[in-house]
Amino acid sequence: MEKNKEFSYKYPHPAVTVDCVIFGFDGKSLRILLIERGLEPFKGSWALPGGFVRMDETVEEAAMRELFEETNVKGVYMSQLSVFSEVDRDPRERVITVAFYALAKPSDHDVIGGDDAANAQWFSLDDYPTLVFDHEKIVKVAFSQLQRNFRAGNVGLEMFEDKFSISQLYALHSLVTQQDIDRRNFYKKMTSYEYIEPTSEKMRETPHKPSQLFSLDRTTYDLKVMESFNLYRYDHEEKAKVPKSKHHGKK
Amino acid sequence: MEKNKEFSYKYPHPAVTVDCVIFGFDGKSLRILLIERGLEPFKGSWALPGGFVRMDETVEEAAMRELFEETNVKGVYMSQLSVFSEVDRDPRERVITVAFYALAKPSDHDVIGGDDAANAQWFSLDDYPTLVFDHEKIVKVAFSQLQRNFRAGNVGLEMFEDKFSISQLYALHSLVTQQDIDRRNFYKKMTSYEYIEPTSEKMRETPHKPSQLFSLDRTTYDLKVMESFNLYRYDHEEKAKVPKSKHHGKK
DNA sequence: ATCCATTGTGTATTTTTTACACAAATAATT
DNA sequence: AATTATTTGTGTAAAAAATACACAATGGAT
Repeated sequence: MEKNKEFSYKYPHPAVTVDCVIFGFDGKSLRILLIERGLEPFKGSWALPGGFVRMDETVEEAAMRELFEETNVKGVYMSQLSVFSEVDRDPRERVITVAFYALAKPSDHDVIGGDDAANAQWFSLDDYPTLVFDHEKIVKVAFSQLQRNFRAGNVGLEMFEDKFSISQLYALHSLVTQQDIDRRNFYKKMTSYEYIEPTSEKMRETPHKPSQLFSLDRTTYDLKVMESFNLYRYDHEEKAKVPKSKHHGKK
Repeated sequence: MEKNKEFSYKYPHPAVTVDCVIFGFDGKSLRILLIERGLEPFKGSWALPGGFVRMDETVEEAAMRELFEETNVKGVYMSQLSVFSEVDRDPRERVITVAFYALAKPSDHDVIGGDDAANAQWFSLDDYPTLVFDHEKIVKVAFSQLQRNFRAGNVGLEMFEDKFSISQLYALHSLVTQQDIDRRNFYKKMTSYEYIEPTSEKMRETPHKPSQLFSLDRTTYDLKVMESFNLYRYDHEEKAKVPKSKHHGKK
């Protein structure tokens, strides 16, 4: 590993990586997407999907590329979480990582371990393997950021590609915020938002009263909500779309 | 500049810098702390204080070190803002920067340009010089983050080292949020917080009714407010203090 | 037909936010 | 010494939002 070193700099440079904390919600519980490392160091151990940033891509592009390469997951709404830069967080060399996080629906994705990942898999957030590096800490910070967002009013709507019931939203909200708010008041609040529109469909084959299905009006939602939570959409192919920032008078 | 290159890596590494957006509030208007570059590239142009991250420090440590070296400002509460990583944002080489922001009281600091900075100075946020690299963009993102925090209820109390009046808070709040809320309701809301305590002092030599001065109970404030806005204190000497993150059940 | 589980509506109470009248305090002015 | 100008601080009422909870409605299961 210590052979032909090719890239030289006058001053020392850290390596820069990205790591992705992808939370999954399947209707019942919260999950987290992990990969089994296929390379040293820590080959065989579980870790967050991620990897080195290339010289010709932004960290956002790196995050979605690595996520796709290692897990086959694409098209989720990712946000920058934080930079983790403890000096000795990686045994190989100085590595600074930019962490991202997102909320996704496991059933929307066909998870396949690939590239540097020997395997990729959803784990319950209450019981997942020990993670390498400082990834446990990153997960904790990510969850507390997610919780903060939810408590401030976000309800993770961007994760629903298709129709959803208010009960599903309620279950997700309860799991994330760990608050016990009234189901009926939550229902009324959600249905009062103009960007949550009822469809003509109902949930089927339930052993009780079927729930009304709703869909998200992206136009209204993107405008009113996403910007306030700093959510960005990273689609696989296209370039990252960034909501226009409100300007402040200058010059 | 292209002479003895000493640090070699098998794969290319980007350089990593930090940049600090320090907003100042002097009671009347919002300011921003800038430095005049003393070195190429863009020698003589204005820029955000910042510089390269060393191999033996975290990005937080780098941010406070560079801020101190270049402007003599220390002991402000900084938050990570975002990573800016456009491939061509620096003409020299690939440079990824981690931006921080803070709110400070200009009169608390003796601003002195030093180190790589030929000069350091507060500018009005409505009229500051053209900045190099993508620093204008960073400032815009920082201000919109500050605004978001203020609209969500933060009032920037951490910037007041000593006593303050509610009118000062109101002026700051109005400037940042650009919302026109009722002064008297704001007053009552502020005084209702247990961490804003009246002192026995009043403001002196005012040409009208002198205002009651208040002080901040850091213990209560840190507990209840700072964590929810992800604010971290970086004192000059001591190591960064990070509020304990709320845990989520695991394993 | 009755039961069970959950969805959806209605309504009353409490809390928070917003609006605005006005008294109090001080320096400057007359 | 009284008056004015200006800003601070208190009171109070109306509007809006959040909370609490009763109960009818709708399906499958028994």
